[in-house]
Amino acid sequence: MTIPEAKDRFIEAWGAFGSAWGINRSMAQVHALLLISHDPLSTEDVMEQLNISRGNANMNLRALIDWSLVRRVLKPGERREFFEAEKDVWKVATHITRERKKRELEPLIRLLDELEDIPGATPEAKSFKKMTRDLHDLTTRLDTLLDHSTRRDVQWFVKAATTLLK
Amino acid sequence: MTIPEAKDRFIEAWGAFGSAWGINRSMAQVHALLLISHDPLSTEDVMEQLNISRGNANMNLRALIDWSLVRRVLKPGERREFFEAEKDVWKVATHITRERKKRELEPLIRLLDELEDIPGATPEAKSFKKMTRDLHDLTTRLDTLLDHSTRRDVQWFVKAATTLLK
DNA sequence: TAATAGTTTCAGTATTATTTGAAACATTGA
DNA sequence: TCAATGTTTCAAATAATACTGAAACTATTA
Repeated sequence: MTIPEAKDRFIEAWGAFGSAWGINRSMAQVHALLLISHDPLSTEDVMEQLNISRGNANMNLRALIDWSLVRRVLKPGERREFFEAEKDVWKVATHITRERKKRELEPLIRLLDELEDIPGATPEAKSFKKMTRDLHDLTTRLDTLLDHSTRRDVQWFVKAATTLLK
Repeated sequence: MTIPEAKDRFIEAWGAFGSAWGINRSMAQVHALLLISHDPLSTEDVMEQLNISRGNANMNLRALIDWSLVRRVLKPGERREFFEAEKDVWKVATHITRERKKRELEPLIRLLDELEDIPGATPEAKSFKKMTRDLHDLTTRLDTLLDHSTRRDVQWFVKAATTLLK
C-alpha cells in the first residue's frame, strides 16, 4: 500500500468511527485529513481532497476549532487562513470527551439530580429511585474524573491498570 | 413531579443521551423503560408505553439482548416472553463499552496495524506514520483496558483517581 | 472607494437512518 | 391437525440529518 492509499483508508476509517459515535462523517474526515497532513491546509485544500463543498468544509472547520481540535494558522504573506490539527492524540481524546461531557453528560446529571427527591414509597417508586441514584453516582464520578484528568494522570492510570490487570 | 412524570422525563433524557452517542433513540428508550420498571415487561407493554410499533419494539429488544443489557424472562403459566434490564449500572456501562469496542474500536486498530509498516521517508510520510503509531498506541491501550476491566477495578480506579486528583 | 479575495450563511436538495405495519413464520394446546 | 396466540422479518414510508452552491457579507489592497 502506498502512502496516498493509506491516507485515504485512514480518512475513511476515521470517518466511519466518528459517525458510529455520533460525530458526523465529514467532520471526522476533515479532522483525519488535517491529522495526517504535515502542513496546514486551506479551506480549498480540504474541499479538493475530500470532494466536499465550500459550505460543508467551512462549517466543519469551524466546529473543529470550536472543539479545540483544530487551530487557525496564518502564513506570512498569505491572506487566506490555513488550518492544522492538534496532533497530540492524548489531547485530542481529552478534548473530545470533555466537550461531549459538557454537552451531553451534564444535562443528564442535572436531570438525575432533580429526580432524586421525588416522593413515593411503592416498590415501583423505590426501584426507580434506586436506579436513578445509581446512575447519578456513575455519571457524577465520570464527570469528576473527566474534569480532573490530565495527560499525566491518564498515562499513569493506563500503565497502572494494564500492569495490574495483566 | 410525580413518579410517572419523572419516568417520562428519564426515558426522554436517556433517549437523547443515547442518540448523541450513536445509539438509536428507540433502543435507548426501550432500555430506559426496562431500567426503571420494577417488573419484567412484555413486547406489548413496551409498544404501549413508548408508542412504538411491534417491529420496532421487537428489533430493539433483540438488539438489547444481543448487547447483554436485557434478559428474556419466562413467567410460569404465561406463554409470551417478558424482558428485564440489567440493573447494575456498572455492568451496563461495561457491557456497552465492550460491545462498541468490539464493533468499532477493533476494526480501527486492525487498520492502524496494517498502516504501521508502509514504506516512505518524506516528511509527509513520517508525519503520517507518527500519527498512526500514536493513535494505535492510544486505541490499543483503551482496548486492553476495556478487555480487562471489571467492576472492582473500575471502582478501584474511580476511587483512586478522584482521591488523587481532588 | 472600487475591485478583489476570502468567508459565512442558509434555503433547497440529497442522503442516511429509523420506523411502520402487514405478511410470513413459529409454537402451543384443544 | 388446525385454530389461536405470539414472534420475526422486511419492503416501503417517514423522519432526521447532512450537504450543496450560490448569494450575502467582510476584509484587504490598489
